[in-house]
Amino acid sequence: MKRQITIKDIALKLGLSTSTISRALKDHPDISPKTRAAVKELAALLGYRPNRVALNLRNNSTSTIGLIIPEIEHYFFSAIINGIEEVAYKNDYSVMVFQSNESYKREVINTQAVLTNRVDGVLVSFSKETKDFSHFQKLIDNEIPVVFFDRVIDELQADQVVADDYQGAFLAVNHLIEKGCKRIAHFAAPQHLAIGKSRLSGYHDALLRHNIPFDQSLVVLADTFETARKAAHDILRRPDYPTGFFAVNDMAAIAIIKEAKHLGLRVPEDVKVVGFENSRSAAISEPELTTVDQFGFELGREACQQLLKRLKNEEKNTEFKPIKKVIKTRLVVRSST
Amino acid sequence: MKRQITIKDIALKLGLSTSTISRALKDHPDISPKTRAAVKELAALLGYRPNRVALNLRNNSTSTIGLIIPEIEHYFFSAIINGIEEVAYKNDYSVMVFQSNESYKREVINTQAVLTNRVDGVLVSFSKETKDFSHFQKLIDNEIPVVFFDRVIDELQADQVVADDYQGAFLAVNHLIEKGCKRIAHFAAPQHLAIGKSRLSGYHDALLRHNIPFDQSLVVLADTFETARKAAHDILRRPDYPTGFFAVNDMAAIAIIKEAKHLGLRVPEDVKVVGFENSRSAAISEPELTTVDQFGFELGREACQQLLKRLKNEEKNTEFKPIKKVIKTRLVVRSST
DNA sequence: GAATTTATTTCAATCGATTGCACTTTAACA
DNA sequence: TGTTAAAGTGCAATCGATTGAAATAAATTC
Repeated sequence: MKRQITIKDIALKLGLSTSTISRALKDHPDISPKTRAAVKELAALLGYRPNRVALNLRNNSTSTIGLIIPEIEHYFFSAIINGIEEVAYKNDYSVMVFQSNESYKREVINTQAVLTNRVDGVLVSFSKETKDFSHFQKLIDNEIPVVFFDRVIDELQADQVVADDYQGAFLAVNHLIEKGCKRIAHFAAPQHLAIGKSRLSGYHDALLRHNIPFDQSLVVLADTFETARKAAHDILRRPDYPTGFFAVNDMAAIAIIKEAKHLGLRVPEDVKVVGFENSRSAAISEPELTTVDQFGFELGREACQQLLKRLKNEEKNTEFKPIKKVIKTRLVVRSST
Repeated sequence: MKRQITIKDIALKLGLSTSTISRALKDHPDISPKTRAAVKELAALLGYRPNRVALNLRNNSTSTIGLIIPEIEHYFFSAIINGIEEVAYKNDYSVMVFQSNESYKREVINTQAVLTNRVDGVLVSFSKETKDFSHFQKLIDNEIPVVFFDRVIDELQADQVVADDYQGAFLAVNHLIEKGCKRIAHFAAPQHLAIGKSRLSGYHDALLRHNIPFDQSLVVLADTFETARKAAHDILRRPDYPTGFFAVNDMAAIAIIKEAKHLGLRVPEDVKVVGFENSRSAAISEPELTTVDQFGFELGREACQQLLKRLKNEEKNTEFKPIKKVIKTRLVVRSST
């Protein structure tokens, strides 16, 4: 890489000191108009751009945000990244992306990487495997602002931004009931994840609200296409198979539809299905999937905005009070119900 | 943010100089075993981690790669990012992501941002809007290694990593012909993009190979769901509508299927469709979409590897010879043909 | 015991930009 | 013609880590 032009180069050519150049470039009132003009002209001519790395060192800040995320290759997360990048861009921050691949071990390494890279703040959605959170606690102990999104945990003293999972689940199941379903199954996410718990709880409460008894045998752990397809196969071959399905995400929901059709059942006539996410696939599936929109883009934006707010208020040493932001969800009714 | 432990802190507590600490930590032979042990112990105790920013400044390198990409929220690109991050991670590089949102203006700003952030190298897939490439030329003039992927241009003296678009298109159209299609339409990407040109050319040559005349009226510019749906509507209502469709990407292909079904045509009996990408949606569509897998993950990996190779060979001042790497594609036959 | 190695450790400069303070002009005033 | 204020620049330290060269301490040799 070519040596970049520095303030020193300009100083040398103009026979001035580096201090003068520095001040001239930032319109310091001490510098005479003549000098200022000369400096600016030469700087432009040489294509000078301040070395951010040097500034980072001096200011002890990098204008960079670290993002730790399970997997980029997932519609919901890429929508979130999109929202994050949008806000970062508008505020002149850069985003460093670290992918955990749903691996706890790699996530721990990621937290070290953000520390090493001296990012100003970190946005985190942790992996499914993660049950110990001390690596995040270390970030917090280092007083690096951290905002958790989507996958969150209350034990950590940190801000959270989440979709209203409970509300979304409630809406979804309520909708199924209104459409006439009496027996409704839930394909759930692991219960150590807040999203798993909240969506189950929304499902549970919607049933009770309509005096439908909660049946544990209708709750299955299945949050991927493959596991859901298998589970759907089993459950749909029971004589008393459920006629309504609420899946924790769109891929699981689509797997249910596929399997139902495969078994000769009609959707939505025989079986109704609701997903969660409103991914691109939801609109493609046949029939098109009724689903809960969790506004990934907005969620990413909010998370980033919350982090930036913390970064700006860093000096103020008032007591830290974690903020939990909940993004309302919305039921998108399509032809699968 | 809390002040991080520095080498100075350790030096002070141990009554040694910073040079000694520095050398002790990196097992320099000059340092006595006693001192070395003491230093390492205290460093571990205090949780010392070297300040990467300071090192960056000194070494004039950041171990960071800049990634400029049209839109993250697109299966193909997120797969590529995944591959890039994978290779970067294994080589202790970090990835800074800049999204152009298919906007030329923003892309120009992005190139400035990677310069400012002093990344060691840049990976680029440019926006659809981009027709002037001087902002990339500026990167190259600054001798920052740049590797273009997917959307590339030959005018720039830079490495390229692309899918074998010509081969993929040829395979796809050949397949349609073998399945009995006589009239085959092509939904194309803008022709100023190499992918647009190559895929059209593969389509063209496959037709000629089977002595089917090329018919310009069967080539439509439509590379998004909406435009493709509209175009499909028009073309399928012609009395002599084509029975085979080769779309430049999966979303366009799926739009064709949707529209065909909407018009009462059966897929694949009346109309056969092939896409390009092998996105997640391809497996979800009904019928499942025959498509060309362009191995986004591998493409990202190769692009990153090529960039890292350049970064390692930077000293060697041999003449620069751009390398073009072509990733073979593969036809994935499903039930839409 | 003096001279000479050898083993340790420190000094000081460097990377690029910033900034409080000191210094030199020049202008203004009495 | 001093005296003083104002304007414009430069000096030097700083951020954290590294490293060639110099300096000190300890060990060895004659």
